[in-house]
Amino acid sequence: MPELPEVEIVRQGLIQFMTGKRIVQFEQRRSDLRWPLPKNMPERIANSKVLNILRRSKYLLINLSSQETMIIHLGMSGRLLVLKDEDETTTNIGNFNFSTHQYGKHDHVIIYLECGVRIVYNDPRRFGAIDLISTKEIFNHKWLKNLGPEPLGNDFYSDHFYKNLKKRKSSIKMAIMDQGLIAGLGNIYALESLWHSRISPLRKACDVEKVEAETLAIAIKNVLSLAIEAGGTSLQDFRHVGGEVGYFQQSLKVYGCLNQQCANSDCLGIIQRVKQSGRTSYYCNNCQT
DNA sequence: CGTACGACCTGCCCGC
DNA sequence: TGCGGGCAGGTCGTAC
Repeated sequence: MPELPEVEIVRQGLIQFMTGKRIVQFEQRRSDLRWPLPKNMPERIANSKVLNILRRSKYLLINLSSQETMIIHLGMSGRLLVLKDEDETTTNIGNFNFSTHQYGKHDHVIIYLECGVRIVYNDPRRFGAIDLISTKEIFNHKWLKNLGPEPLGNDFYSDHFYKNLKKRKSSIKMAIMDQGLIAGLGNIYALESLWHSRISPLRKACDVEKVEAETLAIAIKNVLSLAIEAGGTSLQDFRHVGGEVGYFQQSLKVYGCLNQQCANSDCLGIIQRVKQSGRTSYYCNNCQT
């Protein structure tokens, strides 16, 4: 579910509740998500303070005063929700009071912070993952070390992007969803970026011209930036940490728009749907070539 | 090494 | 109403 913009929205939401706060307890309501949770996770992070929260691609990086970093990936259906305790009934955890709360069966991990705030990790499909690693080793972590440049960062250059596309025999759509080539795009934003660039997702990556690669690089930055400004895309599962939806689905031009007229005002095309490597693609077969 | 595909999981929606 | 099939924002391991 969550692509770069949604993870960024979650990060911005978590910052205000977690930064500078002490973790009083880490509760595992099951011992595995996609993989087993790290050994001794509760003991290793208990009593540490949250220094800051960063994002790399679709991963959240929570830096702790214990000199370790918690890495969280939301998979397809993961959510992080903030629970604030303003109820009457409370239970003591250490020196802190938390109201009693009915957890759902997909509430897998609860992070208890001082001041009665809890962060709930909910993930029906359990494709998400959590790990803990020494902060100074963070970018050697196997999940992070092979990621390509951040499209909104300073080291995403369109000439390098173009040269990498030239090496690929796969479709342009599969190429830009390859996290090693460029980090953070998923199915929705890959297709939206291609629509704005008027490039067909079916085109071979190596056939994309230099000027088109430049257009695509700009479109990717614009689409991601606008999606973040709109609070992300909430098709089904995605929510902000306070439960709010994002509004970028109103700005989607092709994703999910099967049989609709192309949103380009000078185009009379109809949006098509096709499978590419098992994933659904949408595109206009008139203006996207 | 690049590429393609199945696997991992649950819930929901559709058609019969 | 119930059941089976297909679908969903992602990533990894394996086989060519």
